[in-house]
Amino acid sequence: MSTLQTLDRGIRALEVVAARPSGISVADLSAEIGVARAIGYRLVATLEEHRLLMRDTDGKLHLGASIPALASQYWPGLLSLATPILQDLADKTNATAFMSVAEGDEAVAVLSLDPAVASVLRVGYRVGSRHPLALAAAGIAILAARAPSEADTPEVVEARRQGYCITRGQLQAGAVGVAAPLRLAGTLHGGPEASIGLVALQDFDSEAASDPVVEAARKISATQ
Amino acid sequence: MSTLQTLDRGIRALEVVAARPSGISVADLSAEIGVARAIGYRLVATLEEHRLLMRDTDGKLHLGASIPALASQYWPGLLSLATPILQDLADKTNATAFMSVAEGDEAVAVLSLDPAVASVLRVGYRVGSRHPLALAAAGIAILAARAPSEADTPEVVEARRQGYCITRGQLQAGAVGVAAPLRLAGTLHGGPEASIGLVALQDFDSEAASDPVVEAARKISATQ
DNA sequence: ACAACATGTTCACTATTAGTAACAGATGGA
DNA sequence: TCCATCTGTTACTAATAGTGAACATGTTGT
Repeated sequence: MSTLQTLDRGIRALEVVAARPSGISVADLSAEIGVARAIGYRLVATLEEHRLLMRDTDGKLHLGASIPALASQYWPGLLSLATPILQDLADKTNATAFMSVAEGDEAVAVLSLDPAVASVLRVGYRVGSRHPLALAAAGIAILAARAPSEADTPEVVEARRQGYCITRGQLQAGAVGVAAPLRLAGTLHGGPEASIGLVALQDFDSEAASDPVVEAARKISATQ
Repeated sequence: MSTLQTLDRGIRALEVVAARPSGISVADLSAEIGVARAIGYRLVATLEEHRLLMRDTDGKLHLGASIPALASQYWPGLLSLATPILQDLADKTNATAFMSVAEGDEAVAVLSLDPAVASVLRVGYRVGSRHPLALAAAGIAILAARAPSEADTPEVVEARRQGYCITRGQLQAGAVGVAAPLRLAGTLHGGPEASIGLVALQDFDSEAASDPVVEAARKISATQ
């Protein structure tokens, strides 16, 4: 299964630009992905044509407006449907609300919303971050939605019984997570395995939060 | 200014997959972008490696989890900062709230949020849709934030005076739009020209909505 | 079981792209 | 002002990628 050098470099260019909040010049970008400057210009010209990249007034590169446009088509309707519900969940519990999906044996965060009224300290959950399915609440909730298996850990069995999962300090010391699985496959055509939940500092009353999380998961699953 | 065929085709592959909510096979994708099937497989393999594409249980292609991850880095913090404020604006006015940015002489929608409590009829504003800056509220608000110019239309002058802009039926008969400019350039390092606003059906009291829109724009601009 | 079809890989030849170096024009500091 | 540095572009050969067909290997329906 071979891959294409030019396309690979173009994508890496996108990733490098994305990782540079203050923008990057074509020369620096070219150095970063290890190609001659002349090639960097050709990559950038192609990406600009599709509006995946744009330039600021200093000529530095930033992600273009086609990026959010593509993202709005990610499992169509899923993110925009979940946003108001997760925002409400975040506001009511004063914790960060997230949605994760399974990709291979990892859970990936695809949406993360902070409460409108920010508190002083906050655990962020970066969209795009990945961890093994079995490791933390987001992944365990997804495993709990699968058919029972010999390989299930006690945590997965417990999560399946309760309909939600609470973990403490598994991704980050001092943080707690609460998650419940979504049931999307029926309507989202071969759709993704997903979960939603909350992350917060350890003094958070995660038991009390499980009801709103399960309720939000039900709402999202039902609307699909 | 030359562009690269391979990268161009890879991006078009992404766009085609994005436009197919129910997924697409590699063969159909290859036909759609006009390449031999063998090349389609190489394009797809490269995109899958970067998790820009994934396959469902039927083998059909969908956008992968790296797409929302990239989008979360679009003018870092801008979308996630604006989301709770725009969601609140949408809920309180019972209209669709949006954010648009200028790209060249066009305004592009980069965020669109419906009220949590959906009404029967709704005007959607599709993320990624473009229109000339001078045409509708989102673009006129952006023009109003620029230095005054000879070329300004009366609408732009009026919007500059008021601090917001109301248009009726310019994008779509029967729809109204209210928008106010954001002031981001100072802090978002050469940042984008942007506006936020509301779109609704024509019976919407857009005059009454202008205050909350201006207030939301102030909040977003201040937090940057 | 069989035909009809779709997926995924491979092949040999042609078209694109990569790599290198060089060039003109802008910008900026001493 | 002059030199140093950055941007954007171009020319040329070695390396990749594209084409179109062929080939196994499943699936599906009859």
